[in-house]
Amino acid sequence: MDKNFLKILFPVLEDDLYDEMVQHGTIKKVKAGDTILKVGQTIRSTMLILEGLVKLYREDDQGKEFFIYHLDAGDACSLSMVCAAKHETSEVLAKALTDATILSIPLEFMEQWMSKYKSWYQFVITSYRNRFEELLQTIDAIAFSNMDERLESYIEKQVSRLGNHLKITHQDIATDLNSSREVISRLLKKMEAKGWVVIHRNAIEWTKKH
Amino acid sequence: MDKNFLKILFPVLEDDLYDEMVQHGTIKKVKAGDTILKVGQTIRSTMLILEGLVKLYREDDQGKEFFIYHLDAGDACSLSMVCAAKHETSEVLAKALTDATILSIPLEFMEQWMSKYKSWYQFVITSYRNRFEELLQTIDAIAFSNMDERLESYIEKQVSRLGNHLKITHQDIATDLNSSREVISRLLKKMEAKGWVVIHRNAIEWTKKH
DNA sequence: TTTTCTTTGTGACAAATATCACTGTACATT
DNA sequence: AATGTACAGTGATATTTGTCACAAAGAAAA
Repeated sequence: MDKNFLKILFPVLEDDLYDEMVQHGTIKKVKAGDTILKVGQTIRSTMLILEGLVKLYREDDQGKEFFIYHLDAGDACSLSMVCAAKHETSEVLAKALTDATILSIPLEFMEQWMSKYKSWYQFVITSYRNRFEELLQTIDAIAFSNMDERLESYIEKQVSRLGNHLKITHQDIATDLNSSREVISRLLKKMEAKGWVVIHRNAIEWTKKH
Repeated sequence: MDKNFLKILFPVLEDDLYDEMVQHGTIKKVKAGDTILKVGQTIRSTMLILEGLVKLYREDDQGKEFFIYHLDAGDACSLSMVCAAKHETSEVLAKALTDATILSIPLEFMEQWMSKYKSWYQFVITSYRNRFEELLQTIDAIAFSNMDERLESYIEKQVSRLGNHLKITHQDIATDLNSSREVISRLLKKMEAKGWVVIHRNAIEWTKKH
């Protein structure tokens, strides 16, 4: 792993910290679709996303998966940080949406760096805040919005990361939003009528200007 | 403020840290019903709850308030910690449900103690994890459960903190759950028929055994 | 090319929840 | 005691979302 690569991805850290990251971190490569973290799995390291896009889900008792947020390159899995620090188990399910590279850092360094590097402390705190904010936005969506608005903001989230042309089926979307395919199909039809989207087979193209 | 009182409420901290808390913290007393933190308010200090019960809400653009979780005595407002560390504004609304005492700690100490006291680091991390977990449970409730189950778990949350006899109106509950009074009244009637609850005016009595 | 499978479209219907309109009832105030 | 007000009960109806059944359209496989 290259130190300069880390510097670009995580631009605010102290120089010595990059060296430690290179020295103590382990690279993990995962393929698109792979599960990175299962609910109930014990967490022994903190994960930083170096490449790719990861989706986090909450699972109910019947195994239904509810999408909560994305992690991009340069993001840390806050939950892995919180859990790691207490040797606890995961409360979420993480899946790689694209091929991804993950830097795994044993939990003892998490704690050590926290007092040693101010920049690490700042990074962790910022990371928490961002994730917390996203959770709150997820709550907003399901608490205050109807399915049409939720679908719209869902698509816009994907588009902002993957571009206008999304390779996704109606069923996929329905699963992420804990809805049903028919509902999503109908709502997409309405959006198509408004000119927001072009529906293809296995894909949609977002044409709405924000 | 008494050091021993802090020791009982926050049992795991280092001795010097209690002294610092006494020295640098400010006590704030608030009355039941008071707003402690508004959405958009800049956060300049970390808040620890010494006495009382605080409710956290998420607000939508029309000012509708959606209850997310409680803070009890001995809890820290994690959001105030995250926000404080970045001089940012609040994303939630906090209200005192009962008269409450709050220990307010200027943000510079938050950072300082983080590297100085391992116990503080642990406390903050645990605090985050607990709050994160509660947020996830809130998401579970609205994503996976119908109103009857949500109402039940809502009542049980209140009961666990305030006892079986809750002084609350149907409208209050409806507001917290972003539902309507009629729906709550009807569901409570059904629960009463099942012997889970006794409905009084301005109050309900939870009689369900768990 | 024919067959099969996956994805999408759509009408009909069911369920959950929200809204409206109105009634009754307990409590406080005068 | 009369009155006003907040709270609670309830039927009727609307809206949103979910479910079922089946058709149509593409893509893939035989």
